[in-house]
Amino acid sequence: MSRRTKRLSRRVTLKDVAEYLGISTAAVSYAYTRPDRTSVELRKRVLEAAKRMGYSGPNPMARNLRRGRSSALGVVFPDSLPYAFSDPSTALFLEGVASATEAAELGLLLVPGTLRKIRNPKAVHSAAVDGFIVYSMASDDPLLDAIRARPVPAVLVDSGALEGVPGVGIDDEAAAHEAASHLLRMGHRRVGVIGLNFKVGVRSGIARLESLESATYRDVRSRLRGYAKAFREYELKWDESVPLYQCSTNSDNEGRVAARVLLGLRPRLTAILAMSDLLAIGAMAEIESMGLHIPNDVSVVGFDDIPAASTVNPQLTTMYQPHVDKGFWAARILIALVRDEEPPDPGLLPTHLVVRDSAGPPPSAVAP
Amino acid sequence: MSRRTKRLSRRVTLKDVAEYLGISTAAVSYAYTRPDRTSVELRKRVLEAAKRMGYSGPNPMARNLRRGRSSALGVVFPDSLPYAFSDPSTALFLEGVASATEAAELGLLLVPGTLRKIRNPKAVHSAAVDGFIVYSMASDDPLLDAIRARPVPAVLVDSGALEGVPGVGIDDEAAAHEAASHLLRMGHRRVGVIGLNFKVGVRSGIARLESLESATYRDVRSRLRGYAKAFREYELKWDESVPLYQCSTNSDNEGRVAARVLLGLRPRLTAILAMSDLLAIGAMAEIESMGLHIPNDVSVVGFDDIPAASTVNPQLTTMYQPHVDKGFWAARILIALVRDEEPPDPGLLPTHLVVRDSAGPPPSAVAP
DNA sequence: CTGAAAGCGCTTACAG
DNA sequence: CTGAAAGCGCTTACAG
Repeated sequence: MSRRTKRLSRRVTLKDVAEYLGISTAAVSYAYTRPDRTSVELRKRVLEAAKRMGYSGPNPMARNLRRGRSSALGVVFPDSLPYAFSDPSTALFLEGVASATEAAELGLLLVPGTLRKIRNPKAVHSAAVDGFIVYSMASDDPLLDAIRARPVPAVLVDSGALEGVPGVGIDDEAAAHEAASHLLRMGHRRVGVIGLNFKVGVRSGIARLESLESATYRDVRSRLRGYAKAFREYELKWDESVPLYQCSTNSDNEGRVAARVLLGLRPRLTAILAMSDLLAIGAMAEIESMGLHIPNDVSVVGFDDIPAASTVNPQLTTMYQPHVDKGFWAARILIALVRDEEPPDPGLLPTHLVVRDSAGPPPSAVAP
Repeated sequence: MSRRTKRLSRRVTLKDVAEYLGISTAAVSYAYTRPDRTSVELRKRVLEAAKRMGYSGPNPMARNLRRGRSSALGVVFPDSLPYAFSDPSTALFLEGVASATEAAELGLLLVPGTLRKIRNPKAVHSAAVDGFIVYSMASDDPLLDAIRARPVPAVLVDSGALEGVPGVGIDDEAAAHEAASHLLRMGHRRVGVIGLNFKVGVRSGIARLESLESATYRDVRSRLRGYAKAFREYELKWDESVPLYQCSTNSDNEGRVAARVLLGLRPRLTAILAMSDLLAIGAMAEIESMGLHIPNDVSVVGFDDIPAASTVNPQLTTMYQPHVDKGFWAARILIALVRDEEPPDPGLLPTHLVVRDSAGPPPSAVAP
């Protein structure tokens, strides 16, 4: 195992190369990072000696300390990392982040907020990054304190803004209002809502509306508000006539469970309003396995417009939100802050309803 | 902008805290990282003073240099990062990597191999990581040299193994052989192949079989071999009777284009063998838009078993491969190498054919 | 349980 | 274009 033994002996350093060539460490350093500060010939000599000596260039950790920056941005996820990757919206979001960091030649460090199923700021404390992008964090999450304590800038995504910490997101309330209105406009009056988690650590199940304002995930709170506003416009009292099922995780399986519970209620719902496409797609699967037809028996409207929304059958009617752009702008803003430049302000990012096949008018005949 | 001005003044360091309390820097350091080395009372004093002074804990960059390790692992992608995120298999792979790094309390740095559309080892050179996971790299990729030059261990994924660099993957040849045999067994004799890119920088289009052994992506080469072997068993001469379309990127759109070209050939193919599900799903969309029925007119078999494979209509028959496990084992092996422990050897990871609805017997009546 | 001190491997302002 | 030297902010073996 040559690789192992190699690691036992002392590593070759920049200083070794300088000594070998009988020049200063500055000259070697310049050969790597400031070609304009060195003669072509000397640079060639340095690079050749380095190669011969097995020196692969300046140690990144030493460079980081010396320069006072790591040339990497961190993305903090409230949950565990594996969970983050199982969400299609997150992949799109990271795609946007990556396109900005890559253009700026910055690294991208993924930072889990949850370690061994427990909220743990350790990864935040020890992340060698020049700034943090904070993905979908509840306003009362203790991680937020850990992030703000670090002397580097941060940008919030889907969580509004904080004092000194800009935010990127959509107008969740307006978008949710539009999604709900789409169903109500078609005549639905018995609509059930499948909601994302209101706050850290809450269990799945039927929830009461009173808890709306207590939702600490800003986007969830805003969407509930948007839904409620639409229902009010159609003179439906949410608390009395709109059942709400809260899901502890965003997965199709949770959507299935939620749909089963909601459609067990009588009189039977004619429509499901889901706060994410994953939940909506799960609900669709459950509805069909119950022998009901979409949209003839039950309409479904989602939120997100993930790629799967247009591949499921029937195709899902949903609210598009610009996941990629969200990531892109969050990164752009953070990059500006890191560089001490004026950050761009994209404002609230645009959304729109994508009408496909999963929602139609309610059945005229009332179900049993 | 208090955050900005804060960054203009000198940051509070561990030394400041020590001086303020009149104790050694060692004591402050221990208070953070070795609670057993400090009295409870002193530790409390340190943490309180730190809070009052706005010290948020040891600087990660300094710690990294001093400790000689960054406590982060890098995942190198041959292409640009945004592209990596658009591939569902990659998300699953990263999910596996993340579950291992998180358990080991290591960071996860994403390292692009392509910068501004050009292969660029810069990100590899400057990544402050303790080791590299190299995702799906061609054997002649110059990045490989850059990675091996770094004095840290590496693990290859889907690219076999190199001297001193272990690899993780599946038996691509056997898996591809099984996928092709499934079609041939059902009676298909006019099969077209939609292949992934053979080597860095090659264009999309009909390819010749002679180029098989020149494929520098090991998994692609092995799969081609597996297909070829199956065809040989049914006395089909690949070079003469099996058209092969090579795609430069792995996307549903490339699959569409490929299917259009392949199904334009006469006599018309009765089956498509795609080297990835993304390509297969694109092909399916194109086939249907041509007014052909799957599987009655044309059968399709994919490779990967991504989540979308079971949500498309008809559901896709495909080769399952354990993307999550691949990531997990790659990380586990690398973690062992970083710690100078004996790495685990998972062997070739298991695959299996998932028979769903996109492939059936060929139409008995011969198409025009 | 605590302290004094060396040094991790660079980069860079400064002087020439 | 090149060199001498300081110092980035820690951790840790060692001594007490």
